[in-house]
Order: sequence, then C-alpha cells, then structure tokens
Amino acid sequence: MDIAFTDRELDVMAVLWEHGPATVAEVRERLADPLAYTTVLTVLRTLEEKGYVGHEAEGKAYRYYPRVARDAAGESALRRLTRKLFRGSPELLLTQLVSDRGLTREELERMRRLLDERLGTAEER
Amino acid sequence: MDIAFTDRELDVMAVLWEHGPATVAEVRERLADPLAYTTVLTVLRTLEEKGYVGHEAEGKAYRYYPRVARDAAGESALRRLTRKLFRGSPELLLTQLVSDRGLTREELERMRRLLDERLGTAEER
DNA sequence: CATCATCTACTATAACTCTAGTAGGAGGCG
DNA sequence: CGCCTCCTACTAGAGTTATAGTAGATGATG
Repeated sequence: MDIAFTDRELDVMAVLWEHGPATVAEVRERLADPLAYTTVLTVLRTLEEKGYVGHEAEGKAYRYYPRVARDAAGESALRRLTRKLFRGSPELLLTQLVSDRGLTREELERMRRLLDERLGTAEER
Repeated sequence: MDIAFTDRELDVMAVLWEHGPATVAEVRERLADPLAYTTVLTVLRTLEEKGYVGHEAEGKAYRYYPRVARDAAGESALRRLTRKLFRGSPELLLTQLVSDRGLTREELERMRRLLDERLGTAEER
C-alpha cells in the first residue's frame, strides 16, 4: 500500500503525529506557516477523504486523529525514495545519508550501534 | 538549495541518471509507463525550464542531459524526508530503514561496514 | 521532387493542490 | 431573546501536474 502526502498535508500530519489528536484550531496554532482557519480545515477534510485521518465530535468542534502511523508513512516514503533515487539500494541511500557533513560522531556511532543490534537479532535467511 | 521533482519528472530524471543523455524517444522507451511521445517531450521541456536538464541538438533531434547530479537530488530528498517525517533525526530514519524485513544479512553487513569506514575517517568535531 | 516519418513548438484540458471566502448553525452572554 | 463568537459545509480561483493532440519543419526515400 502506498501512502503519499502533499507538502501541506505532511505538515498537518506531522502535527497530529507529534502532539496527538487535535482540533482545527490546535493544528493551526502549531503549524509553522500562518494559514487561515478554513485552509487548515480544508486540508484536514482532504486528508479525511483520503482516509489518512478520522475525526470525532468534541463539543461543537471535531477532534482529528491520524489513521496512519508515522512509521508506515516513513516506510512508504523511504521505499519510494530508495527505488526512485537510489536504484533500489538501501546501501546507496545510507552512503548518501552518512556523507552528510552535518552528522556528529555521536550520531554516527549511535547509527552503527543500531546496525549492530539489528544484526545481532536478525534471522539468517 | 532545494531540489524537488514531481513523480513523473523523477521517472524521467532517473532515466537520464541511469543511462546518460538521451533523446525523447530513448527516454520514452525506458520509462516503465507507456506515455505518448509528446508527453515525454513536455516533461523534458518542463524540467529544462526548471533548470534540471539541458539539451543539445543532435541531427534534427535534441539530446537531453541532467544538470543536477543524482547525488544532489538524493541528498535534498533525504534531508526533506528526515526533517518532515523523522523529526530531523537521521538515526530515526535509519531505524526505519533497517526495520525493513526485506533486507538481507549481507545488505545489513555492508551497511555496517559503511558506517565503520565513515567512522574511521571522520574528523572529531 | 513528392511523400513519409520524425521531431519540436504550441495549445488544451482534466485533475489535483493550495489557499481562503461566504453561509449558516449552535452555544454563551448581556 | 438578540448578538457575538466559533465551528463546519460549501464554493472558488489561481497555480501546478499529467497527459496528449495539432501544426508545421526537416531530413530520408522512392
């Protein structure tokens, strides 16, 4: 299953993932860009139409909640990126990722540790 | 600088990165989806307008070549992904990447080796 | 030379994205 | 009760994306 958001939809999803279910007003407050109330509402309605969020009534307002996990969205995006930009090779992606000049030694070490753990528990296949 | 492609533009860029400069007909042949000749031409013209490809005459046709490296596009995309979906944390991204059940032990080992090398040559900061 | 295939340039259009306005309901307050 | 505020529903319009058709040039071929 393919999960894909437009830029603005992703901004809104990020708020829901980060802070949990929220009303239109709450989402609006947390967005970096100043958008009209109705604009945020429209984005949420679009997301709902696509099945990415749901809502339940709370007083006279709605509280929206994500219907897809951030993990699932991340995985889908990573897969698409790997396929389209890194010839399907996760290693190539990693190469690019760690070539980033901005990474600290600590980050790199934590990343290696991550791989160690993963290798430790991985089944042979 | 921010490099961003639409889905279809990315398909076309992928062909140019993979196989080098190509004519409209050549790009068209290599695309997975069957598109009209003029459709491919339009995409290439759009890419050119955006500065992502250039062309030079070859016989009566044009040969298009990428003006941005795949690396640069990959880095830009990875940065955007990290920021928007992984709270700015490359480790989180890696976690997601290696949680993919489809990775073989060999791939994981090569990835660890990659990090080892990177750590070996990394400057302290 | 006349015709055919191929190529670019220009035009078109439906769908989607982004943003926001207007209308109307519903609750709270003086 | 009448008004103000906040909320959703519906509508709207500019811009972008995706796809492709038509027109006209140009080189190849019989």
